[in-house]
Amino acid sequence: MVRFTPSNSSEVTMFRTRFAPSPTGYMHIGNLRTALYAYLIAKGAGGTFILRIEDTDQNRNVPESVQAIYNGLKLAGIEYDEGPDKDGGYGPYVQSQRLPIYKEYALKLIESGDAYYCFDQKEDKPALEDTGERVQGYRDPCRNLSAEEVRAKLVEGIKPVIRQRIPDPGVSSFFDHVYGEITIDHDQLDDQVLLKSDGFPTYNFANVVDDHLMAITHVVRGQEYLTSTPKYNLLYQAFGWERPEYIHLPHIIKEDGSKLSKRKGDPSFEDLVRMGYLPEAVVNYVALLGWNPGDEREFFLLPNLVEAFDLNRINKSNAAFSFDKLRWLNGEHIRSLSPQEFHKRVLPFYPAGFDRFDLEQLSTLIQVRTENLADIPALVGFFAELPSYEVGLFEHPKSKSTMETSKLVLQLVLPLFEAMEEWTNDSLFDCLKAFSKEQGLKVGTVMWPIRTALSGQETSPGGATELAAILGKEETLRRVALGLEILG
RNA sequence: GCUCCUAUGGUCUAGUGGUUAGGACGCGGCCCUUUCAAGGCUAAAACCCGGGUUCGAGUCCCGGUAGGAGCACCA
Repeated sequence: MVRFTPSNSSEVTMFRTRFAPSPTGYMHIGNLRTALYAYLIAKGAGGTFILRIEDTDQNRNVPESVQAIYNGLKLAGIEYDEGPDKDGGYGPYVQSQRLPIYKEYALKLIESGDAYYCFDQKEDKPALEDTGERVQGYRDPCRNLSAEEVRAKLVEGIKPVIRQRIPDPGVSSFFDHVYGEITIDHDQLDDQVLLKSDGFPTYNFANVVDDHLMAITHVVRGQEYLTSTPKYNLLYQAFGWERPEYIHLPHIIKEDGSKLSKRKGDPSFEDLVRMGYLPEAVVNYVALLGWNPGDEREFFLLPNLVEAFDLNRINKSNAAFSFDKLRWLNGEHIRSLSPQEFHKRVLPFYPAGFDRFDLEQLSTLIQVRTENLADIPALVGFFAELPSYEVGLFEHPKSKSTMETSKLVLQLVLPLFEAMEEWTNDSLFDCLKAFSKEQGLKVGTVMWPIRTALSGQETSPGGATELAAILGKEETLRRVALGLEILG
């Protein structure tokens, strides 16, 4: 992986990055990663991470969704140093509250000639898209209006937009930390709208003004902005501002190559958590989509990511989101939890009516067998109700269990159990082990029919004695007796 | 259509001219074992194609191909 040396990054002392979502109501996986990387880049350098709300599209704002952004970040453990509710002296941090600022700066560009008023209505622009011939390097006729003509239109009361004047001809280059040197011809750049007729800025304008005014040093955003970055650089240049460093990120896609989309039912970050994935596992997984630490570590908690993260190790190509791997990593995170912590987290996932069991004990049993919290009800369901099962279950070659041995074992073990005073896993195990020895049977041959009678399933979280301990003496006896009935 | 970007097993990736191309997920097998997991070991599986440059190319250059992105009074 060849890396270019950035022009002046060594002189950057204070890192300031921002996450600038538009309020759509939930956190995309891609957004989560963008926020995470921006956070890691800032924090890894001891810098500042800022949250800014980009709500300049009046048609797309979803009320309450700013709250969703707060919740999403909180869930991820990503804490911002400055934001709408956390003033750091660079506010306001909500673009709809900065309208006068954009106007002021737009007018500066009008004065300097780097932008111009445009009086066309939206509908006037020919829709050439339909013919397959795309417009590029759009130059509006208003570009050449004289001062008098502009004044006259203004007096008429036509609400203008302000468009950027792209220097024509020309070529622009910039350095991106992920993609390297990018060069684009100005004939590819539109005279884009900077200020809409409703007085709101476009993203194209607001991001530049805000990033500069908020002293953002490293712009972290999706790859989709790569080709419009020269337009922003031209703006920086027109204002005489220093450009930030750029870190454009490749996209996260699906395994079939299509893009993740909420509309097609692909889960958001919050959805994944609801689906039983630990937030820290999702964060860990997403960090690994497009980045690696340079060694073979894969398990990371947020603080470790801060330490390990290096923007020079971000990949250029899109990465497919794999539920298989997320599931595995989720299991890793689950297993890394202390038994107490796991128990706490898992408590809400137990089906109703489970309080009658020793849940703490049950939790230790299932911790190593849980890859997703949502699997728990199915995993433990048999404790509450014994499923109906076929006699055939009692046959198990690997344990050398046959119908005969199973029946024999259950018959002999029943009175043994009845006589037991201490009902614990250890006491039960000792008892059965001694029993198997005295009968000259394999431990497995003894355990299998018991485990089967107790669970009614081919597999279970825990062996015979562990299940018995949780089930309790009475229920164990009942199920063993039932097993004998089934064996006939 | 024009422009920009990308290309190592099915998936995530390591790899900065010389490696038996490494790891992880998933998949198969074995061991361990109180069933299943977990853990350990192990197998199968990859450098998009074609030209160059070079003693030598996954690695550099060019050209294809394939995929992604951009081309809004959306962000």
